[in-house]
Amino acid sequence: MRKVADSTVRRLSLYLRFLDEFEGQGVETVSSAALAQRGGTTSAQVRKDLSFFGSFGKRGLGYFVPELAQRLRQILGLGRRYRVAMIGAGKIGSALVQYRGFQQSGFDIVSIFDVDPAKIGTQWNGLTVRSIDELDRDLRAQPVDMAVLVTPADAAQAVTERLVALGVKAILNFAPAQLNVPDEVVVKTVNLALELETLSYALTNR
Amino acid sequence: MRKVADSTVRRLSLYLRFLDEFEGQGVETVSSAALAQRGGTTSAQVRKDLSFFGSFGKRGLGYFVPELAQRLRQILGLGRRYRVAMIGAGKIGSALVQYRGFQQSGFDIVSIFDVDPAKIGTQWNGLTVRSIDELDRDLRAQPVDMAVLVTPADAAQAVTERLVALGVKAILNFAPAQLNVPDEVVVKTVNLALELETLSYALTNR
DNA sequence: GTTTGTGAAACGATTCACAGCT
DNA sequence: AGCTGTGAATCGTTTCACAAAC
Repeated sequence: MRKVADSTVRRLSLYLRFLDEFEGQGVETVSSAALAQRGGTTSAQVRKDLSFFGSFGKRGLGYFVPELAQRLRQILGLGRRYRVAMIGAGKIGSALVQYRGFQQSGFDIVSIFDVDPAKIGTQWNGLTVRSIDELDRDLRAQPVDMAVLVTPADAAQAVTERLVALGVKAILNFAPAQLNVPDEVVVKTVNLALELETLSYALTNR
Repeated sequence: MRKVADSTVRRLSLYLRFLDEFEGQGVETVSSAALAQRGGTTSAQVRKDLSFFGSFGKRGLGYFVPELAQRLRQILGLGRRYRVAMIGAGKIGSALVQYRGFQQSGFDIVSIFDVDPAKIGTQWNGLTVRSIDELDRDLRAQPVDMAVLVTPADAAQAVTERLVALGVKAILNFAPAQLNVPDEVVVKTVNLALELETLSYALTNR
């Protein structure tokens, strides 16, 4: 598959959300213009985004909502569920474990690890926090598809290397650190303080 | 000020972090190449990013670490602290209130609001959760610079309109909803499930 | 008549490459 | 000699505009 821009993939995720909404409202077909309006973009952008993957619409009519939703799920790899390990049982970790949006999109958090003896053994949303020492054993017995990293910055790289060695191929990183991984592993870093800083910049420069 | 790309602003935030690190290590000067390596970009990119705002380096030498850090803080509007209201005392809200990265970057969460009577009046990290009914009164008495929105999607737009009416000019939105705001208000939406979906896409298409 | 799908054009961001300063 | 600052070139993304399909 030819390289598709990250911005395109993100928009496809959005379109899928809107399609689910439309489907819930019983809407049967949708035009690129309608999707565009809902997503704050243009109809040409919507059509171009979809055109990377095929032609799913009917001229003069638009797209069949359930069909396009199905196609997008396929494209995004959301036709299955994913097993996710949470590394770090701090504040953010605790919130994410209970965040329903993950489950709704097909991501099941199946284990939590921490270094803190005070946390190990406690119950989090039905899961027992495991010692990070058990990471290798646990993940070998019950492999995961992805990891969510919510450790302090200085621990992030070391844990990442263990995860990579265990075959984890995708990491969502909340630690404010740059992770070095081999090419076959995909990392997405979310830096919450940085998001506020872009707001601060916008407030300042006007 | 001429329009600067969002990607540029985000990199500036990163550079500032690295400069703080370098400063902590007693490093006095840094080249664009060194900053680039730390940030996973190129030296030309670093110099171009900075050039939008002035010329801060010395040819043949590089940049003075404390001076450049100071300049970046100024550019990003981080020479002051910001008062932030948290709207929604759910899981994510609770995590963010305690997230130290916000404070470290100059963002102080000074109030929390929720609709749930069971939560109103409880203490969160030293703050009392207030009823959303008190939003107008509270924010008029103690204005804030920004709001972090962590409500359910269907409540987001209504709260946003109240915040805008109260003069809030920047909103960090975690609700999976598109917010409509006037031009003078800046919104940054973070959609956590969507980040996992980009990973799912990357895993699927290889 | 309406709306898609898509080359072509326009725009924007990144990289190159080098003159100019220290 | 080393490194910045920047115009020019390149690369990638978005927008335009229209022929083709229904």
